[in-house]
Amino acid sequence: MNSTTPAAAFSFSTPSSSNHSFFKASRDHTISNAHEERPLSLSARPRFSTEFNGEVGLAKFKLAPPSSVPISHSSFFSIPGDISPTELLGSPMLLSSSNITASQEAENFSSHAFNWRNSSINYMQGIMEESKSYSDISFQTSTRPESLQASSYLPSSMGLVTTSEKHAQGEHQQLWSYNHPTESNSTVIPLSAQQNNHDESVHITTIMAAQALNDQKGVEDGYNWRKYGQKQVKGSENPRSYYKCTYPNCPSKKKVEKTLEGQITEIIYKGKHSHAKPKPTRRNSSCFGSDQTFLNSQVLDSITNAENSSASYGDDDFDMNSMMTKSQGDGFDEDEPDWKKMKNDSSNDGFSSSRNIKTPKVVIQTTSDMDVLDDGYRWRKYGQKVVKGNPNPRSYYKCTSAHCPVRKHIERASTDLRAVITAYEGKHNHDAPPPRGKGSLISKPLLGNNFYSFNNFTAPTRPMALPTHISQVANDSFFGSRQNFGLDNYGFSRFDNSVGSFYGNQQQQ
DNA sequence: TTCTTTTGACCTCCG
DNA sequence: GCGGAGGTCAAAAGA
Repeated sequence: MNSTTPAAAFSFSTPSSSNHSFFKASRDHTISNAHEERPLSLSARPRFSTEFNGEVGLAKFKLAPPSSVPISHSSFFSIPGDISPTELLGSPMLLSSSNITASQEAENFSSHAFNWRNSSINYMQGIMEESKSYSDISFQTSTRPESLQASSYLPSSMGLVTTSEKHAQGEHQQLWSYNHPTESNSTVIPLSAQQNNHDESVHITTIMAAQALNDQKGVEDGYNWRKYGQKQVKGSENPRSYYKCTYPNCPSKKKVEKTLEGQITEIIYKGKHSHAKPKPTRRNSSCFGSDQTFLNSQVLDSITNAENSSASYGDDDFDMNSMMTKSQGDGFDEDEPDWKKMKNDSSNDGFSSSRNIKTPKVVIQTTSDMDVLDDGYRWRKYGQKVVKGNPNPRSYYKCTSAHCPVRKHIERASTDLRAVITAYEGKHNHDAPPPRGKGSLISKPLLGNNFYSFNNFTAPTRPMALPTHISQVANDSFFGSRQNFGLDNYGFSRFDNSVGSFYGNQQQQ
């Protein structure tokens, strides 16, 4: 892996620049999903979000004006909170997923590191190319790293994670190949030998941070989709929409689940596209006010087509029990046992015990703007440790509100100190406290602060979701060995030096 | 006029 | 065989 210049990575995702301009552009467009428009919630602060239309290409691209949609300050990319975000960031497996053993996960995570800096460069190159000619948009992604590089294009305003399944029949080892007709290269990814014997469909679950991606049709993934149904799924308050690819005879479908606020919580792709992704047109590009939109498309493409899916980080793949067992004696402070409380007594969060249990939510924030770390709540640091794969210590915080079970941990990406990874677990059982004085950032409109939450994501304001299944890999990264913990309670290390003041003002009471 | 979305009804699967 | 749940159809409405 090449050494990186911290400043290089994620330079594209500063909320103060790209996000803002993107959003600004978005306001010039209209939203057509009237049924999903809802009064703007002002519970905490102004929130803004960008939206991506599931329709292909840019022509159908639609953007949501901030006033008509539930807005949120961040976009998320869901991954299991127990997985080291750092490793995810540096792993091609970032966007993949399912049917893989823990050991395989570990192997993948450790061996498939990829260079964010290069990716970032590619990203910028893509931007420049796009600027020159929309008709010639081309991301230099190729061979296996293709999807990975694409993932590196994750725009600041979006995030997602996928768990995919390649159902193969009678094959123990398969190669999934996505040959993009418009590109010279293809993604050929070996799948885990562990396969389900269902069908040939590609089953990709994409959990997106709804905030940035709540849209009318799903996610801007470069393909054209036609909605053909919507159902209220039992056990979930979120309606599920059904989409078919509009390309003739294309079997690809997707299901998009959104919250009542219209935020996308899950996207499940089924079936592989039998055609090339439609090329964006000039007309499309005109609506493609932001590079990010196209990038989102690229990212999604890499996800929905690159089912290198090996690791599934869904609920079923994690064992909270093991996690909890391992977490014992990790060296957290006196509050540490609360993790166990959260597991053993879901009632203490004020929510029904029948609530679906989820894994911790991880939000990867790829921005240099520390402001975006603020989520409107107040936090108290209760632990810190260095996790494998990242020399930067991970700070652990808990919400200071009484009886609030929410925790989060923060760390800087090893490849770019400006990239901050934040993981949330649980849901606040209270409203965000009012802004405090001059130093508070709460009142700031947080425009697409680039959160990438990983799997089973629960946004800070979403229903409580506790992990039930945590993988072994997760254990190692999230609750590493005592030796690795390196906890220096309340002490700020390298990471803290850069953000300590921020947290000192914003999160510690 | 065309395309998309909505939505109630119907179909299929599974326990 | 029954019933529930998820998935799909298709007519109507909307953009």
